Amino acid sequence: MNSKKTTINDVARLSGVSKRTISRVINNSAKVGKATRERIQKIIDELNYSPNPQARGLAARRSYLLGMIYDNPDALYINDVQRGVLSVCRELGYELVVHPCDMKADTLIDEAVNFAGRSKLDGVIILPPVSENNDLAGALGKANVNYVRLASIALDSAEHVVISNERSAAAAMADYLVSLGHRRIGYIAGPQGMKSTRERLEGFCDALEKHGCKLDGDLLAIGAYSFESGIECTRTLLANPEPPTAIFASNDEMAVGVINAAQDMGMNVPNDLSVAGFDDSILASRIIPSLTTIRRPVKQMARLAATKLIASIDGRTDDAQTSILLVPELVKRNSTRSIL
Amino acid sequence: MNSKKTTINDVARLSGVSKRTISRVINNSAKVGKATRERIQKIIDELNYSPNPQARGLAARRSYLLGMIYDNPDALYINDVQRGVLSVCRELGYELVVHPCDMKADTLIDEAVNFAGRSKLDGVIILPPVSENNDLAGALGKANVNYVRLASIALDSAEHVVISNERSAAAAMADYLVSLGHRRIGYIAGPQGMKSTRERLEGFCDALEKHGCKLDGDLLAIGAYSFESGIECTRTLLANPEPPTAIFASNDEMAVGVINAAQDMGMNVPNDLSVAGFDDSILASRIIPSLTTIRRPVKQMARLAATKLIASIDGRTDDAQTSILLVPELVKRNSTRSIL
DNA sequence: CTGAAAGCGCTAACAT
DNA sequence: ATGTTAGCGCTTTCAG
Repeated sequence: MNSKKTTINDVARLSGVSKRTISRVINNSAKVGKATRERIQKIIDELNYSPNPQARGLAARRSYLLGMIYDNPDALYINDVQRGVLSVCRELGYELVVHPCDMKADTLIDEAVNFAGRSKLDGVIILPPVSENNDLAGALGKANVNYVRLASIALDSAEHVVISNERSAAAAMADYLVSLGHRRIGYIAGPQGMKSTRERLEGFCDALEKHGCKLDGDLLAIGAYSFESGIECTRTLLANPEPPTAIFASNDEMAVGVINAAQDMGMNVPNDLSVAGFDDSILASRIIPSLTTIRRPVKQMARLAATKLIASIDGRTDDAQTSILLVPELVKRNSTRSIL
Repeated sequence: MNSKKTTINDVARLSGVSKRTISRVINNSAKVGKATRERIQKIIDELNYSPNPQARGLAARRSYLLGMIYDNPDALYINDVQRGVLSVCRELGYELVVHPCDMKADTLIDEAVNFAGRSKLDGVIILPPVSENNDLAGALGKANVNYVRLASIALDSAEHVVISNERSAAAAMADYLVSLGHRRIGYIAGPQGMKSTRERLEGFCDALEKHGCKLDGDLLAIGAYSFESGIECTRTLLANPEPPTAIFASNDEMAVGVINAAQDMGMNVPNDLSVAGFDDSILASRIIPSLTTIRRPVKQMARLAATKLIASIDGRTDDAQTSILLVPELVKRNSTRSIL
């Protein structure tokens, strides 16, 4: 890069103090006289000096590198999280290293731990659905790597998780559909075993029951969070002798599948069938009709995760343990209508 | 991390040679006896030793870190490029650091150069449309940072660019639409000044002319690669006294806008109007009707870019200069039909 | 083909 | 509040 990068020694020489003091200024150590600090800071600015992260890392056993582990089909979500995390990184002098992975690979855990170790990452942020893997979290913990998981429930201690309450979000959707007059509502769940599947489903059912209308067993279909599974489940649901007037698919991909399938069967959405999704992916606003859905506070979660992670790294335990429950928002669009 | 990580010294001690030799083995230096090398390699494997990247970087002025600079609304594209680049990184022992940015910010160049410098990146990959910024490339070059740009034309020397031929792709679309019997074809271009805008438009026009049907000036609209601009341009285009029978929007976002606008105006796609896009974004396969579009060889481009970049870093100039012209592919779906 | 010694740029005890 | 002295783990002259 620069033929002769300015080093801490240059700064030390020019300011007439030892490098130790410069180091203290760089690292915001408290034990520097205000005057000295300012004088040195000025010289640093003039020289446009910035410390070599590798040397710093080598000496302090720190890399100033955060990792992000994910296997998520939703590119927009990933992208949003990356940007959110980075907004914090930039303030605090970290960089973000990405690690997409294959959730189903049996090397998943080894590779993740190895990733963190080999790159000497200061910590990692894990996105759903990988974040639900407790074995991974355990392995990371054992390997002594800091981590924060993005999740829908408290599947770890406060310092290791950032939660958005999908249960109440699904409940809000139930409330909304009921308010539109729907009573027979089909539900397309995610794959069994996933926490988000359960949170969303239970939130929905509970809310429904509060309105006195239980979810009919015939109206519950198990999907796979994929477009195709949305189509398939819709066929099943609509084949019911007493078909639903609305279908809540527990993610947008499936909801878009519902719309496709319904139109294929000659139905009009929302006139013949109301459809709702979950995610507010890019699809939701582009599909015709635009999709009523739920928007998770992705950027906030990402920022919070990064903030917590760095707090852990710095050993600021109480900051790392703040537990804020973020609440998703209901986005009303054109795929749902009142049948009252 | 590990309370006591094994170091090169451990390996040296156990194998009874000096660290210099271990270092040679690690770095595949030629000057090591075959027997010694194998013996040492075995010990390395047994110890599960991997060199500390920071120490290595500090000593060798290398970080084994690649950066990715982009400001692209298409999350899927970014994600694909990330995965492609990473597939190469993993083979060659690099990690990827991401740097989304604001193309319009006047700090763009400073921040990018700073990003590379501060993190001591070995090189960066720049995605369109940021990649079209020659000032950025110039600044990077001057700062002595290796870079490779993803582009639609040869806007830099071979070692600095990976090209997909969008001109011929647009031509292929023209051929296809003409083959379906369309003669009055509307074209929605990208923003003026962008290379891809020009490549796609010229490719399209040239091909059209080969078929003896020039693009009517009234049927050319200037969009902004956004959904909204697609809608707006469609309104203009369809207000024409002799409206087009097909519209080729030069990206999917706009094409989806076209479909929305057309349906709003009571038209059926593809019965009353054929629509085509460019990108094969996730939208293309989900929208109703599914969108005929063009798929760039994104992963290949990404892999090629990473390969070139690392070749440059390693000083393998000829490898860095291979120039392969990648060709996008036409994806036929349901938004276009024959009017013959 | 291999080894000894001198750093790379920074932080961390331990003084003072 | 500031300076001194060792390293962190690796690569690289330069000898042999």
